[in-house]
Amino acid sequence: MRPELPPRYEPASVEDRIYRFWEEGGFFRAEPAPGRAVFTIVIPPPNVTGVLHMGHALNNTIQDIATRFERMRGKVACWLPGTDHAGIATQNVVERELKKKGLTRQQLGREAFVAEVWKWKETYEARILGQLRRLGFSCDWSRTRFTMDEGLSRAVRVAFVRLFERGLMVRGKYVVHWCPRCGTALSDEEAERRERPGHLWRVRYPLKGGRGHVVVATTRPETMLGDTGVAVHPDDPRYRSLIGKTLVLPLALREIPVVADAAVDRAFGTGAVKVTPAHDPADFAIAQRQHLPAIVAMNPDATMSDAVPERFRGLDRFEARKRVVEELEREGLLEGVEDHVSAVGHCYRCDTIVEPTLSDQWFVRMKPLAEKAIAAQRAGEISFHPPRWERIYLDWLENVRDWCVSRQLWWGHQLPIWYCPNEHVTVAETEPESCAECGSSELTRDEDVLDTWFSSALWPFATLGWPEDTEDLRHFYPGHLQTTAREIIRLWENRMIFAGLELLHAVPFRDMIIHSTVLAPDGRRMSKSLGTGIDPLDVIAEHGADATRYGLLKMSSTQDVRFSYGAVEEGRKLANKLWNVSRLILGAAAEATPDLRPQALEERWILARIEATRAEVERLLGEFDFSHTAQALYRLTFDDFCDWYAEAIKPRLYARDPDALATALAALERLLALLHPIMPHVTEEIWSNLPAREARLIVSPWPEPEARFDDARDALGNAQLAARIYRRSGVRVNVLGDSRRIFEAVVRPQEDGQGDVDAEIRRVREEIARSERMLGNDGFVAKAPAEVVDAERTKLDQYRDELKALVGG
RNA sequence: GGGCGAUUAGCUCAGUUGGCUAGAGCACCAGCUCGACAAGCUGGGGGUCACAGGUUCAAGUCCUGUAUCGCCCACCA
Repeated sequence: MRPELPPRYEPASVEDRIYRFWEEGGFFRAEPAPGRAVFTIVIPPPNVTGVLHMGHALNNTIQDIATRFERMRGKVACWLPGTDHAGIATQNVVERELKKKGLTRQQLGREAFVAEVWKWKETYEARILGQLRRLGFSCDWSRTRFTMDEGLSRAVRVAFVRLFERGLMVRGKYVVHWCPRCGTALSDEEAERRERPGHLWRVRYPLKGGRGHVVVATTRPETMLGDTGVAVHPDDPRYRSLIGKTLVLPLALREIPVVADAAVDRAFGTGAVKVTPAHDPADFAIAQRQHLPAIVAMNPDATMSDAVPERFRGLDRFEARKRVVEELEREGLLEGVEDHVSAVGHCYRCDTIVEPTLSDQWFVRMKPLAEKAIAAQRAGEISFHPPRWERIYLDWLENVRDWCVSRQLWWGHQLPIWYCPNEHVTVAETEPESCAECGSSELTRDEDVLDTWFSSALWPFATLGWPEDTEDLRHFYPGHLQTTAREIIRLWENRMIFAGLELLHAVPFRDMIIHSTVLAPDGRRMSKSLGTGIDPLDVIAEHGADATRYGLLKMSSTQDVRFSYGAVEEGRKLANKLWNVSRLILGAAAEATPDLRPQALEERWILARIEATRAEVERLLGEFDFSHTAQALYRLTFDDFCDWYAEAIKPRLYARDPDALATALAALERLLALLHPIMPHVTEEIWSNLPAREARLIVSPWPEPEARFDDARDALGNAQLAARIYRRSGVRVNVLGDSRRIFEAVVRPQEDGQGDVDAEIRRVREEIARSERMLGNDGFVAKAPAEVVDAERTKLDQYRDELKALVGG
């Protein structure tokens, strides 16, 4: 044994050193080469708002395994890293920081504030990239990008101009989700609906002239101050006579008409809808059709605007709600109130209830883009894993509405739009000299920035140099794999796809893995505010990066999973086990050279097992089944390699049998290669201790199937049979003793433990009987699929052979 | 209102187109200190596969319904 190898695998003393070796050796760099296939993943760029969480760790572990696997299979594997400026999210965290110092962004002014955010970005980007290294990820760091670096920013402007020129980027006045705390518009996807208990008030709107009234139902009474009509269904007999009549809006005392619109649901509420065009998208649509004006009843901060009666002005919307209800009650206009649960939009970044508000914003016209994406998907261009998410994605495309992309924020890509005093719009990639329409040189740039997801949409190609026609773009686009959590499908994945189709006429990747969300051990969401979060760095510090990666894979599946320390500990045990069996082999075989010279049964058997597992791992990784990959490798390492093979060859190792030494080293090499994508550090560290090997498992080839294992089937069958006999044997065999005896015993059972062979014979006979019963069943033979019947016949033959071996041997 | 997923051992989860006596890790029990590893080895106990029907020679697996939990979508104000 090599005294210099410690008896325990200590990740802390190994992982950083190994990582530096990889990075300094340039092994992650992806250089296109003639004749070599390419494999590309662009990292989902983490937000620079903070540090990575468990979801990132799982997501990126999957990407690293895919990257390392493809690299070992000989491809030029490019995993492009980077970070996202995360406009609204980062602006919010920096604002929160300022608030601790008693400052607001308004006090700083735009330029100084943005400078503060850049400082924040530098700090957190460095931390994030450090975390990615700590997990052992093999990113091509020479290609690291940021969504607001120069190249990406130019790509954003070019994309904006192209969409504008194609008529896909338009300015319009619509009701958008407005976050009064962030002070900006949001897209539909950024407003998260949550069911909240509330009330449904029924309010009388008197007819002009004093007789009669219409009762409307509302969940937001304060918005009535912005009502400009009441709508009923044209075929509703209750209200037919009122259509065209005039009502007096209570409190505001404004005259408003009763209009007919087919969008009204006769069955809900009273069948009469108050129309607030400026604060409800459905009402806005009705107002457009019925030519009703819009009155903006609220200010951007959700206080009541000057358009409402003076006594309500400046009141917060919820205070105003109380006051409106009180006054209605006092005037006897409140006909009733009931509890009502409704889905209320919340800002996805600050959780404030959003206020639908009429606003002037820029929109991407989605219909034409969605149509292309739908066509591409119908042609099967992207495979979803698991496939059920494809339906979710297509549903979104089929019901898509225009995408509001302008944000009233400071941190982000400023719109490439300039206005002249005549209100002409000039859209240009670089600052224009003069107005495109009237030639005026007095231009003002639009202050708004773009939705952060706009630059994200361009990430798969802008990171490779688009809009230039670069070498990288030609080699690495389209990419191959995208992995993500399900909530990102609508925010990001969809947008990468339609942007890629529109701007490069190609989808950005072929396979999309939707992986599980990692929950806290108690099943709640991992979140900082709940105190349920687990920091991947803490887990790494305790168990090592390899164990953490293994644990995440093991617990990953297609549904949500609870974080399990058990899975990580399993990974740590696996790393330690591998380390120690390597100590055993390396200690005995220090001078030998790896070389396959299998002679003994256990040697042919372990090589067959490694070969079978290689094929299994290839298949499982091809299906993106990482949990079973981890399980297969655990079995191979623990049960087969350590508990059986290593024990069996111990006597020959101690005796310095050159064939055993050489074969053990060669078998170990193959085992390490299979484990490397999942546990890169420990395998690399062991590899570097192998004789006559440079420390670079990372670029060593994935094991090839070996023709010389043709006889492995027999060896495998025998050994499995032997193992079964052994396990059922009542005879105590000391495994840590002369383990070769075990193999000899199980292979020649008649020499040792004769009674147990009888038990085995009984068992095989039972199996034969069962199989014969099945095959003797006419229904089974007649109705079961032919291959099932054939398989059963094959099994029966195998059992009969086993029996013959047992009885005849 | 619509849709999706889940329910298997004390815990976390596997279980392929229906086909042997439903598995793993952890935990638990018993034994083992032998020159890789006690973070080890060997063996063991533990399950009405949420419930009720149905299809089938055969159901954890397929169908229908029920219950519970979770998630997503939705302009019923």
